Amino acid sequence: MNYTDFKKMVNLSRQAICREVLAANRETIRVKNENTVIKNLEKIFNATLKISNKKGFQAMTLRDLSRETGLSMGALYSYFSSKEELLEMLQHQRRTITLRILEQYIETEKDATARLRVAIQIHLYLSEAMQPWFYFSYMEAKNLTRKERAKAIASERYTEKIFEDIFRQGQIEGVFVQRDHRMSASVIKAMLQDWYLKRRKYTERNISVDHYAQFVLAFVGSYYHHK
Amino acid sequence: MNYTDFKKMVNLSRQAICREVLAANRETIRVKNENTVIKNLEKIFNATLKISNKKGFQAMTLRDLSRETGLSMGALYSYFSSKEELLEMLQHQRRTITLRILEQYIETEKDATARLRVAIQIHLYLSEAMQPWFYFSYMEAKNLTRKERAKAIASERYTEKIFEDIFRQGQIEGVFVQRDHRMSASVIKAMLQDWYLKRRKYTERNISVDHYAQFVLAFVGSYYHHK
DNA sequence: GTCTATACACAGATAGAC
DNA sequence: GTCTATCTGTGTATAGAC
Repeated sequence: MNYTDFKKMVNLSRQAICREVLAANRETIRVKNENTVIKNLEKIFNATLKISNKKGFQAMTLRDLSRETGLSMGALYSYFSSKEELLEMLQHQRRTITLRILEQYIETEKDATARLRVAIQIHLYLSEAMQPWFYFSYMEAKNLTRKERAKAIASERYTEKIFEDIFRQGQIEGVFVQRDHRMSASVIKAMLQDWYLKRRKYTERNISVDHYAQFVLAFVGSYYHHK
Repeated sequence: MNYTDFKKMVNLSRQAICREVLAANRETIRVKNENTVIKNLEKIFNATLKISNKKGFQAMTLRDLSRETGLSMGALYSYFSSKEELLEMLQHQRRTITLRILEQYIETEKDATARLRVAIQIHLYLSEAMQPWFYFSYMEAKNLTRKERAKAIASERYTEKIFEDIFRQGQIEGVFVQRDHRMSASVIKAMLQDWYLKRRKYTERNISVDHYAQFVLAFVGSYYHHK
């Protein structure tokens, strides 16, 4: 599987994402017509990610958002009850999708070597397909409330543990050597995050997501097969 | 050399840093008495880093800063002429110190293997000694003006190139195998940055900076000596 | 050098017309 | 559903007393 295949298999269109958000927030969204909601949520999310990823969520004013979406301030408040709620919607949605897709794909492979490959690939593919969401999640995590931030950290820890478990499994299988698996998982996460945090750099250098995935896999592989 | 040695050799005390900042900004700082300036700059920087690293520079108000430093708003403006200038002072100082120390130490070693070790160590030691500065630099880079942001990117690129050059040199020496050195440099940077971006995580896990340095070196080493 | 008091712009949020 | 108009709090920055 490569990135093109992934995109065909998984529907991560803006519309599909908005539909999920609508389902999760039916109470707080005051507008009834579903098509209207989807259409405007799409505008709101695109604009929020665009502006926030340029100058920060805090620095984005609702007047900025109003201008970019073409909706009035009044209209915006039909879709969320506070600026903070808008932040939480984006954060929550990003986490939910990541978790679902990651688990779904890793489940399809059974042995450690294949799982490691898939885990690295899918994580990168996801963050490629939803780059603005991932960047936003990372950079704006500190603006979350105590409770929401705890969820974000738990989610981070969870995906890290996926890698840790794969290494442990591989050692039992005898295909990976003994290492500090938790440390390995930690630095791998750092490499995976770099992909969406420094997106512009990799674009400039013409590095595709598949190339990056292959590189990371080879890098980690050499550490885990070495001697 | 370990981190303890490094700290003894390099004076990165808050006072020493403030003295450098003063020298670089003598025109814009209206207060004449040098001791007063040092004392208050120290308060201002500590407070700015503390508050900004918790909730973001944009979200930190000058009233927050006034409360935390114990200085009035009026007094604060004797040390910088705008909030933006305060941001630039911090960014500029962090870059200047990094560059100087990094070059100084790498220069002491001549062969690639030793240089790689030193480059990784010193980068980590620096970011350990000045963690709030590094975290701040990374997270608030987007708030910089066009021109200042360009400098930040150039500085990033420069330190990345240091690693690239070491790998290339090592390949010529015959101690490192052929790899995509630029990609390697890129992911190493990601690992080094993780140290100060996720500082809390590593503290909780009782990972020392020396242990982290050793891990990264072994990780990269296995890739570059493999086969 | 540092303070208090204040100017003035603009932020988030809501009410009520259409 | 969406708009315009407006409320109220708070932001950066400065003036002038001490």
